[in-house]
Amino acid sequence: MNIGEASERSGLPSKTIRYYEDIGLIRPERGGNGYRDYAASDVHKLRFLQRSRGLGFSVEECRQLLALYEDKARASADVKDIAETKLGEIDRKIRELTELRRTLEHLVHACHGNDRPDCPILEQLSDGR
Amino acid sequence: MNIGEASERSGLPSKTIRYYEDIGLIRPERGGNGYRDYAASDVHKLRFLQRSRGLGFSVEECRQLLALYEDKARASADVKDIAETKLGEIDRKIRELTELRRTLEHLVHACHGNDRPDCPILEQLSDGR
DNA sequence: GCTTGACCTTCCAGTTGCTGGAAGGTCGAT
DNA sequence: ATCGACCTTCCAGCAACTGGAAGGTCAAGC
Repeated sequence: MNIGEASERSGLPSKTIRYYEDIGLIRPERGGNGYRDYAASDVHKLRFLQRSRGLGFSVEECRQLLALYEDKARASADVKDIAETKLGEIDRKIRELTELRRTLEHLVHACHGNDRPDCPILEQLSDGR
Repeated sequence: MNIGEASERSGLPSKTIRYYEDIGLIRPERGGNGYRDYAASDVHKLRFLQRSRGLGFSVEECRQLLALYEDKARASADVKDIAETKLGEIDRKIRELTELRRTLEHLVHACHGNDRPDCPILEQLSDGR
């Protein structure tokens, strides 16, 4: 499939997809006309990149995460370490998002219309655990 | 407190804190010597920025989220809409992270050592819902 | 078969969000 | 008074896109 369809299916702009190719994240085939030709597996990777980038992982971290998809990496032992480190990071992000959610919920419901400069709930929550 | 302590307490590099001031996210007082002087509330905001940026929100989105902390904004009605939109985004991010977590867990435990090019679990998960 | 419009290509410049380094001022302790 | 660890501004560079120009390809319609 062409880049336009890959873009639509992955949710990434064509520009970004070409950029990801420049930096070696994905390597689509090329048709006789020079057009990039994306396989279904390429779209999987692109969707994966779209998500993990949106979740605050750097491109280099995404490269590591993506490497876990590749069989060669999957069989390797120290890659398990990377995966477990990433699992830790993901858990932390989930916790932080959950807190952020609670904070926002309080803002919307509990503190709405309250003009006090220092809502103690917010102070506490913005402090983190 | 000086920028160094604010940096330590917020988890943001001093450079980044100065940058956030440049773009108008925080406005610390200045001491007679020209040094920035951060209040506890500034550190709260910085911690908040540190987290939300790390969770994939853009600086502009963080500016909106931060505005929800300010009383003027808190009393406003359409800000409730922004907050609810953000709540939706946060929920989506939590869902995506949870999926990413499952995917990675499968990679580490179920598929470890499996050399098959296309693990059906991965294919399915990378598709998203 | 030729044109039209929607694709695709590369390349280069600009933006966002930092990040590092230079050059110099301030502060507390020895 | 001077040393080291702070702080200041300014300017340059990097990461990760993003937009636009200039031009090639392709399927549809006349």
